[in-house]
Amino acid sequence: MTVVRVLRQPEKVAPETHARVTKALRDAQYVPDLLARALASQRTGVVAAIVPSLANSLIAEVTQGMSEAFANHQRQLMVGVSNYSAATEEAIVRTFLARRVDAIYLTGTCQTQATVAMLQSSGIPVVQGGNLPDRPIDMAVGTSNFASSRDLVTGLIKRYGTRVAYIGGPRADNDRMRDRRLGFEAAVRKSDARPKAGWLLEVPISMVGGRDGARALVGGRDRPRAIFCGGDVMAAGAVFECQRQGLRVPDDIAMAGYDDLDIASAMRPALTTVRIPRFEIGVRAAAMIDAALAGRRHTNRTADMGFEIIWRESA
Amino acid sequence: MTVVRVLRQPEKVAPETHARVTKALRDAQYVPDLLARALASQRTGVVAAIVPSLANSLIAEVTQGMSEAFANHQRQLMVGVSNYSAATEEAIVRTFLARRVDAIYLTGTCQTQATVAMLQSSGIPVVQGGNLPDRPIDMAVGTSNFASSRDLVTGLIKRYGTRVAYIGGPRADNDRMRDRRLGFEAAVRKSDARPKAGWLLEVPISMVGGRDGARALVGGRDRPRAIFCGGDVMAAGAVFECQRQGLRVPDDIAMAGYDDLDIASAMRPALTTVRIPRFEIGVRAAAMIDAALAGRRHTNRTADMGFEIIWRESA
DNA sequence: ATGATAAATGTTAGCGCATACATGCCTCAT
DNA sequence: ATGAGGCATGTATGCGCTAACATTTATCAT
Repeated sequence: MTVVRVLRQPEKVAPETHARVTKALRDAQYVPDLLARALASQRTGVVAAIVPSLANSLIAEVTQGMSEAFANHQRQLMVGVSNYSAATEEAIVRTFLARRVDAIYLTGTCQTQATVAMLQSSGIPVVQGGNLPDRPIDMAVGTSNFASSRDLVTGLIKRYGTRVAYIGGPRADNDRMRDRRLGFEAAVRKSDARPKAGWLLEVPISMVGGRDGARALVGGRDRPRAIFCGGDVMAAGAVFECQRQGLRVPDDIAMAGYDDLDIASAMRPALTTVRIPRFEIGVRAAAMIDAALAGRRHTNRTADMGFEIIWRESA
Repeated sequence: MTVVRVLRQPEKVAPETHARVTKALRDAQYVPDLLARALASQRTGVVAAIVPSLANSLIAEVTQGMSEAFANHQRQLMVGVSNYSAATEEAIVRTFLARRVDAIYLTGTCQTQATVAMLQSSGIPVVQGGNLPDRPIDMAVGTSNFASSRDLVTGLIKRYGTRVAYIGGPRADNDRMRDRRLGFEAAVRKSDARPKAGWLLEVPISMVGGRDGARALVGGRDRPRAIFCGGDVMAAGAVFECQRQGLRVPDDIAMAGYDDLDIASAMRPALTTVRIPRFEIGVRAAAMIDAALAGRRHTNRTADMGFEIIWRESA
């Protein structure tokens, strides 16, 4: 018990004893067993983050923000990858709960009913990040993918007219992509036009996806004047493909992306895009979890972190 | 005890009892406590992977490979991020060992002495991935960053002469970057030239880093004929900067990268680069760990996964 | 010297599971 | 009827720690 006290409340132990214990611990190469500690204390010190992909640098940076914010608080981040599947996410949530994580961060707001039920009955803090849900499971932090996309596309239409097309990733189990497309459609309708059927494309979230999307759109005679892509990676692929076909961006065809990744400002032409405070979202999510675990539950359970539309060369 | 058996050796329990127990379990919403299970069985089912960064898509894909390979084996991957610091890595290894992970995957071969000592005395399987160490801590899987870089640069010199420059990331605590640069230098020396002092640049591993590196190299009168970048991200940034300055790639200046990321084949001009079987490295690492945990320790503790040089438009 | 109080140290039980071992029950040849 | 042998089920213990409580020792006013 004196050893325990040296480890956890060193001020309560006599200095001479403290020194003796510390030495013995070092001599024995003692490493505390965090499993046993967790079992006894009912606290693991582990927070789970479930992300759709590790290859997505937007999400990677959110995770990075959480990870750094937790480092100060002696918490460890455990990452699960759902591959953009709500069913996989459900399985991951189940094993994370079995591991008794202290809190869970989820990317997006597309959870299965079973997932929601498990999380609610678990009683641990839950943060949904990236988008703003109507009714959060517990807490949420993000930005409106709908409003930001709508505003950007409204700007595109003002500059280039209503001949705009959309290339985005799969919407199944992905509320961010769903809302970006909805934002696009809303902007088009607001300008009294109708989204053209063949001009709403769903491709894999990758440069190849963007390339193929652009190829389908600009190949024929009737090509759009501007394309909004639901991600910079796809936008970059689309720009490269247009260039390959001899089209000038933005003179022949304007292009815009979403996320403001490094490539957006680095490439030529630099991409018009939406910047969301991704690192800050991670930090804020961590802060919300810390507060909840400390017993301080804010009344404001949803944090809108805002967005910024950045006009560059491509539009 | 019957309940335990239903969970772990269902064939040993009478069918009728099995049904009754299963129903009770479901009614009670039983979730096994993996912590307690781990404490009692001395196996957590968790494998740790320590990576320098989540933003690096090469490493992300290695991790993805491991993650998928483990999913079949009921193992969970716990990711730690070291930020390219061996000291941080040491701290992470310490807490992972305290959490009694079953095995550890390390990116690269630059570990502190203390890290090596901890890992060796822990007795758990360790895999170093990405590069080929002279003497692995335990096991290793990867490809020779030195040989691949040397071969690529040798090809560059054959095509464009010895006026070649190098842009790479920080070498501190990063053996992959160190070896890529050493490979470059070896190729130059082999052609009886000397690496020019100002033509060996160290920049952040990012498009901005590549851009700044290119800016420094091509600004003056005396510019290299070809640049080898220790990563596609830097190479892309460098290409964009050259284009911005009105230089044609590869006619005015040739460029090559490393990693064969998506952007390498997508961008214009497509990048000449080195492809390493990243996903397969992850899968192989997982297989080695599985084998070790099953008691099968291969005599061949190091797996060279090879590489491929891909000549594209940029060189 | 004495008891009250505080500071330092010790004792006990239990977290939820796995492991080794023990017991009960049934079948069947004798 | 009997006991061997296999199948089904039960009991005891401990993994390494924490939390509540208990005890000993030092300090000090009276």
